[in-house]
Amino acid sequence: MTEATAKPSAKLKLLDAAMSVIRIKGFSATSVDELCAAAGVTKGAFFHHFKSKDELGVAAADHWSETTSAMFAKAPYHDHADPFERVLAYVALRKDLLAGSLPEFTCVVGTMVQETYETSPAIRDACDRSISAHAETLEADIEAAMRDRHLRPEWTAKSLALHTQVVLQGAFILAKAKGGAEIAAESVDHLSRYLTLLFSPPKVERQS
Amino acid sequence: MTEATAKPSAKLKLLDAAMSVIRIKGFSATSVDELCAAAGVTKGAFFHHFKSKDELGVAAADHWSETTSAMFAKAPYHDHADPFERVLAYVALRKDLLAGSLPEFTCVVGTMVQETYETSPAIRDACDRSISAHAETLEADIEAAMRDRHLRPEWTAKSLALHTQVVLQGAFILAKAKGGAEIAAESVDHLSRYLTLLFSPPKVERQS
DNA sequence: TTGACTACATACCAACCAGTCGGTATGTAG
DNA sequence: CTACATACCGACTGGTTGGTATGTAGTCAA
Repeated sequence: MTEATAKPSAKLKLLDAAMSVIRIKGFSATSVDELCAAAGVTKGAFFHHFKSKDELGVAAADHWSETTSAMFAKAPYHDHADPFERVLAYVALRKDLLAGSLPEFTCVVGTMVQETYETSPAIRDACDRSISAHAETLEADIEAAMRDRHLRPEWTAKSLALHTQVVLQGAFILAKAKGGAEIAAESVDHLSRYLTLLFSPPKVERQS
Repeated sequence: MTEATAKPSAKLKLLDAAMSVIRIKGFSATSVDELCAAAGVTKGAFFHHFKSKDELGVAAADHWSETTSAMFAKAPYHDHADPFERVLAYVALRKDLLAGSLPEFTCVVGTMVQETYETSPAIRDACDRSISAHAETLEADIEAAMRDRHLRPEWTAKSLALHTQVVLQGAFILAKAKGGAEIAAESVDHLSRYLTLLFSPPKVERQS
């Protein structure tokens, strides 16, 4: 099912175009014609590969999952021996990614799910899958870090992993509102500080 | 400029309708006709009060600012004598508000700015004003809490106030993706925990 | 009474929308 | 060479879109 990168098929060109156009204009405001123009293909090609605009939305979310998970899988933050260092380095990477323009660093599925969560269950599910699957890759490191530091907190690794995604998604919204990523970066700093406080208690009594 | 609440004018009915319809379908997917139908008025009334759909978007963001600021202004969390307690109680209130349905507790301006930040500067600015003005009401309490606890941290009251809004906006997105507010609530718990860690250091050396 | 004004309603339009359809070009298996 | 599949094209359609032009009922002041 994976496409050969040599010959860019119409389907791939449409999905790549969707990544950028949806992040600029949102899903609803992006017309099929516009998508075809951006991809350099015709409407016939569009409806040959996708039964409907909604089906492209689902495919776009899946495509986003694949490209981003591949990118994060080969990122160097995994190289740290200490699992907590891996988590911190992941957050640092997310902060670094806030450079560049807004349509470049914001999230396709975060944008799409806002517009479609009530009107298109298929797209919403695809967006949920994308976010949750990415969070699960963090969950493993967080769990390892918890074991490593002998933490038995009231929160779970899963909720903390999802919290990192909450902060990032929220940071994107504030960045869009402000027209720049400065406070988004500061918010990621707050997240980093929170993690450090959780995993490096300055000196606290151990219960049990 | 403030409307009398006695007689629901077409303008007010349109703005109230916008609050709910936009949160359900998003701004782009909400048509003027639909808005008029929801408000029980005709298109003539719409374009009498708003020059364009974009202008309604701006008015909707302003309307959102007014209604929410009025609601938070009379909320009981201000009654705490301790400023940090006020901040914590605010966050607790935001968590309580996560009950109810998604279109009820999510944010109009957070939804709108995602779709319009690149295509409508006027709406984006109105959304920014709404979020930033609300954050500023928190900033005062945070600053007071910082003085109260003699904190001289590397972060600013402003960035922390905005961070609370980042977490809330992100929580809304995750809630939409998941179809429920459970992890949104857990994320607000993480925010609460972060604030507690920042303002109640278990025992740390004082510099200077 | 009149005239100006506000607050709507009705009727309408051109552009645009998602989706369809008949057709072509290029395989590929037998 | 036949039979059929896949990939793609672009004109077309019926309905929807944001927006306009015009009408009218009520209000207030002179």
